[in-house]
Amino acid sequence: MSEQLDKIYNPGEVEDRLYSGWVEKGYFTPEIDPEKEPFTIVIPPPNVTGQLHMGHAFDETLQDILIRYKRMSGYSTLWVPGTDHAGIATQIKVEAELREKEGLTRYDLGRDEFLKRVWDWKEKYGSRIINQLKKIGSSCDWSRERFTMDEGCSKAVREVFVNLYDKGLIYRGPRIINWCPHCITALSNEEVEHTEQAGHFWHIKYQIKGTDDYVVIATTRPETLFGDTAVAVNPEDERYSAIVGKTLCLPLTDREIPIIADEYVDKEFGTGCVKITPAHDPNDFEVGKRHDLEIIKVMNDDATMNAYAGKYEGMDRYECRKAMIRDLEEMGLLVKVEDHSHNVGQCYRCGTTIEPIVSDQWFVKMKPLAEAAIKAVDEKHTEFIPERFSKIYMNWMENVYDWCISRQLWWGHRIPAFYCDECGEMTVSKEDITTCPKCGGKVRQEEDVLDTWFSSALWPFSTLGWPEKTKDLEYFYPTNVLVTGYDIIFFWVSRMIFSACEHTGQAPFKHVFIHGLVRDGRGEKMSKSKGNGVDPLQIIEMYGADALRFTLVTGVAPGNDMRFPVTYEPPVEPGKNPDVKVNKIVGAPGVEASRNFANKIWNASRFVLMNLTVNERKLPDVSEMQLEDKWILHEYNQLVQAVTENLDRFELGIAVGKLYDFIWDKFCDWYIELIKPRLYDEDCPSNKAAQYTLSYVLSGALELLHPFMPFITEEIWQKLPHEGESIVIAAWPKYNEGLEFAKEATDMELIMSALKAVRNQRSEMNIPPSKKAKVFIKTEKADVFTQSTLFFEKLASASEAVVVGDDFVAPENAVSCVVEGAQIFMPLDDLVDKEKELERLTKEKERLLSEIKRVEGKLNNQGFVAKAPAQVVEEERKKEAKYREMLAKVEESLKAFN
RNA sequence: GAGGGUAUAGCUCAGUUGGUCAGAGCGCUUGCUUGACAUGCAAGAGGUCGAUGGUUCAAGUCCAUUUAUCCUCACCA
Repeated sequence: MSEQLDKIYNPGEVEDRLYSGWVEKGYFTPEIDPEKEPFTIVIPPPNVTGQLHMGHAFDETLQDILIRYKRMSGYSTLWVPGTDHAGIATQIKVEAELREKEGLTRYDLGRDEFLKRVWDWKEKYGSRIINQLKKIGSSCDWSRERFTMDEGCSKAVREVFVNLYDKGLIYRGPRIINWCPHCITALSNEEVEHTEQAGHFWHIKYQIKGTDDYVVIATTRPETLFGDTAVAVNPEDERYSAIVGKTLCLPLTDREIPIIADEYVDKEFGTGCVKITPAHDPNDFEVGKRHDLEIIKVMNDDATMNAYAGKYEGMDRYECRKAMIRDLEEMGLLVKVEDHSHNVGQCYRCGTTIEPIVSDQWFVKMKPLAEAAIKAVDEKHTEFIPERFSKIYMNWMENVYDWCISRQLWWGHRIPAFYCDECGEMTVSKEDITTCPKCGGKVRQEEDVLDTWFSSALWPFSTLGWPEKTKDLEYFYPTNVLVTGYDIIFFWVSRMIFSACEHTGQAPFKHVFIHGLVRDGRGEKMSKSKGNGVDPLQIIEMYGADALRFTLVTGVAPGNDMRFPVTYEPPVEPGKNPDVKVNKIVGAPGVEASRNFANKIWNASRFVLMNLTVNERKLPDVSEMQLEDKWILHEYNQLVQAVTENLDRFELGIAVGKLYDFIWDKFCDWYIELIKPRLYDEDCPSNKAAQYTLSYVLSGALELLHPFMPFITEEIWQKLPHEGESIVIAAWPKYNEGLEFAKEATDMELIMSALKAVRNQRSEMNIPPSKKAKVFIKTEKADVFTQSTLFFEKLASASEAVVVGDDFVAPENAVSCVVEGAQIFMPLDDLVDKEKELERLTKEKERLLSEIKRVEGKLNNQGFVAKAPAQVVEEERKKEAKYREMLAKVEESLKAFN
């Protein structure tokens, strides 16, 4: 066998080679096999022109772990990859480039030419993110790669739109929507982010017509005054009851507006008088409807003032605000200005303060759709993991409002509505039409496109061929798991669920596995503007994809955020954000630890390969197994069970933790060390048994680890004796009853604790390694020690001799220690620090006494004995016996010492 | 205003169904070029599990209250 490996694992060298091999072999492309159970995940499609960030890396890693696990477990696994056209984000990028390079706007180019540019851009950068996904090892079926604007997805979008429209669940009409004056489009509520900002309350006098009296209204957005069509007071507000119905002169204009009474007004707040601006405020819009008020829009699409603002026309909204406040002050109409902090909505893409504005838009009527979506989760057709996220989902679903789906963008699915210029008829159609079905007149298509999330909402089934009844759809749908961050539950998860329920009659996935956010070392959200983002590709470059993947899942509980600390050169002052241009990432301590783990595996394997002469993967005959073989096989068997169980429960962090402990601690630090003598000695009768066990356990452990660290496991697995062509499609290890060696495992514990005790003693006593000493072990289980030579071999280098027995007199001038089942003496003569040893023994005695006290307390408690399960009580009894026995030995040692 | 998360060793975090649960990594101390690995080996120090009360034979674990902190949604002009 012996194939030499390098001393240090070099991930860069193997990763690309292995990955392209896997793709060539078609391991990631599943067969539609009725004999097999399908397992499907659709990827949360990243922005087609985006770049991989740490959040993606985390998301992809989790999905890949699940997919690889299921693939090895015999499922026909499909992981559908793809990208999202990301309407606003992409359009903004292309527009920015256009402005920078050519000094043009999209309007200069016109719709068709601009769209051509976006498609060019998409062609240019669309493969970038896909290649980056491959870098981290994602085992997606690239033959099924999709794009939200490809033919199939577009067809699904139209189908859904027309279906909903025909059912009356899509309507068009004027509503107050969130308007981004920078992107020049409407936004849904989910696309608006609120931040607390310092603002002002301007108190302004509105004169009552024909009198010198006035009312004072308070506003945070004085510029909307030009759109006021009433002032409202609470009908029960006695202060104002006399003036309800009177007319006010709207300042800075020649318009007159009525005073009306409406429940909406809070008597206690502000002055109790509210200016009503139906065109610029959602509440006012409702009041306006109730009182049949005129709707006056005072701003243009770019948030400059229009003709209604009179002399302020053309000014930007804030410029106008300043100017009019100055004028009002001069006119004596400004009563006072109060500081007031309030939440201001901003566009989630460009950060511009949004303007609530009345506008004709398309909406999805949500209430009827939400019902089925609530039911789907209520009845557990879809389950959130962790469960708490279902509450967040329910909360949103139960309080949904209609979804504004039209965007005044060019990049996206154009709404399939056609207007007839002749008769005014509007036709919604799956197919493009050129003439009006009613009058035969010429029609033109709606200019608006759909919200990006409209097509994303169909992703789980549109990617599988819906609305066609494809084989993929039939076999792979509904999907099994959706993996995504909690930040897009509203944007995406909710909408997929109600869309799927409505259009496919089924929940789109069985489980929604929600994960947290990857934050920087200080717990702040990573962002480009802050410069604290960490590029996963750079980390892969530095440490390898396996190390990154391992870091991202280790020690993380489902749904919790994680920190990703890195070190910079030059170092970044604590409390400050790094400067992306100056500070370079030179290290990532967490990933370093993972890299070390990879290196550990590599070297353990190197050792195995160096010592392996057998060329077959099989278990040794039980009769040839030594104690430590049975022990490691037993532990391995437990590991198989634990890893499998935890993967099934989405506890990836726990699963990977168990693997780490097993490989590093049990396999490397104990098993390999223990069998070295057997391996080095070719004549040793159990030499072969050691080899078989070694390669059997290592191969199995690699298989269990493969979903987490696909590259290194494959690289090594290929060099070990194996059947099959790749670990990617190797069978997932199964629990094997024949490998239960509970007794041997217990015996090994005894040997290990004895060994640890000896090391501990020597270390505590500062015995130089060169100093050999005799070791006496007094135990009733002498056979455990003598049965296998390993213990002596292990001690041989450090010991003069080892004596085991259950009946000998304690040597003089010896340090001693007690472990469960054995008492160990080391005569060290002059090296023994008597005082120290006495102190240590006394301390040990006290410890045991307190343990006994605790256990006794429990056992003397009638309630405990009566109510606790028999097994628990039994365990406590055993503990008591154990401690008493140990105490006796410690006391004996103390006596001998004095 | 509504809902939710988090609080465990110096740091970053695990801890599953209440019963060896007080853990890991990093850092720290001590000693090691032991024929896979110094990206390593061995030994060790370090925690009233935010606070108070409750349920229970038994509580980091369940319940209530409370403090700190973070997040999401909503919002009164």
